[in-house]
Amino acid sequence: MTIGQAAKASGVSAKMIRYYERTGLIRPADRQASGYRDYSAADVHNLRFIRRARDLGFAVAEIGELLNLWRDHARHSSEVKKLALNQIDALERKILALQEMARTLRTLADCCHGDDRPDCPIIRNLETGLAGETVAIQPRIGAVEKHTR
Amino acid sequence: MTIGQAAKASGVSAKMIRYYERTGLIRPADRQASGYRDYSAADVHNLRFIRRARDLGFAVAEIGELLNLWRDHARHSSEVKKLALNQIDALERKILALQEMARTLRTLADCCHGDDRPDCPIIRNLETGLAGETVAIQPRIGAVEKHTR
DNA sequence: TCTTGACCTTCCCATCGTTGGAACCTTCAT
DNA sequence: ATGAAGGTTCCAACGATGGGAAGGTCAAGA
Repeated sequence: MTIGQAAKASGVSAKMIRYYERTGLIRPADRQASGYRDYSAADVHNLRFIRRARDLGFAVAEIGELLNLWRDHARHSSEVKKLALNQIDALERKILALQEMARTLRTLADCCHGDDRPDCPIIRNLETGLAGETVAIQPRIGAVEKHTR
Repeated sequence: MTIGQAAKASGVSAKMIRYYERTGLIRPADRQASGYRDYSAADVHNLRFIRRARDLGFAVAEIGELLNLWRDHARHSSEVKKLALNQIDALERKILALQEMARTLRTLADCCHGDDRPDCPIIRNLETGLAGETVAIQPRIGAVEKHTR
């Protein structure tokens, strides 16, 4: 099975499959005589695992740990659970930060006439840091770190 | 005022001030005879504006638009409001995606004994895409795009 | 005056996950 | 045989930020 077929079957793009191989997340695929990578159903299964973990917001490095635990039949479920709880924690911190942003913006937007007058509480807040009863934004605490997908 | 002082006063790091200048978000700072960048109180005001907009989750490109509206005294508040509402929308989509991730993980973690047995619903879900009554993860829809801070 | 340390300058590199493209090779169908 | 489709490698970019090297500048103290 070629990389394109594996990509379609797993939901991971061919580009990303090569990337995962290059970075060591998955081991180098077998090669056909032509040099084309050759994937088995098990490989696709692996890729789907990765894809699902990405969809749950796990970083690639964390997925490496999950893959090890997956392959380790003597693993303790507590180890997996710990990773999951950490991930939930990280997600919730990001959610809170985003909610705080949205809440503040919503307040500002609600105060804004939104007409053709130039006066605008949103701009005023950005300008001065104050506008109506809007709460000041926390500096860097709980900043939303880089997160993809 | 040097870049370090402007950084301290605005909350934007010196690195980022240079970056904003390089990418055209702010215009090149005046220079002292030494070659040092020289900032005025108005510049710091500008930087604080940027900083606050970043704290609200605006992308740098969007902040460019905001800055134009800020400087345009004939602006319509409706234009600013539109940007704000778009931003709220984007934030809320990200929040929903993250909540969906967290919810799924929480369900899985709740099903997991978390003891020293190898059996683990979290792994099982990643493996098969199914585990208990867990809802399947939506493919790419509303995927959380890259977002910093 | 000389030194020292703090600050400035530019430039390059790394992050993280992902995509795009160029240049080239293989496979398959017409 | 020819062309399309899809494989290969390598290089670059995205966005926002930080790290660090190599070198210039400034102010304070000996």
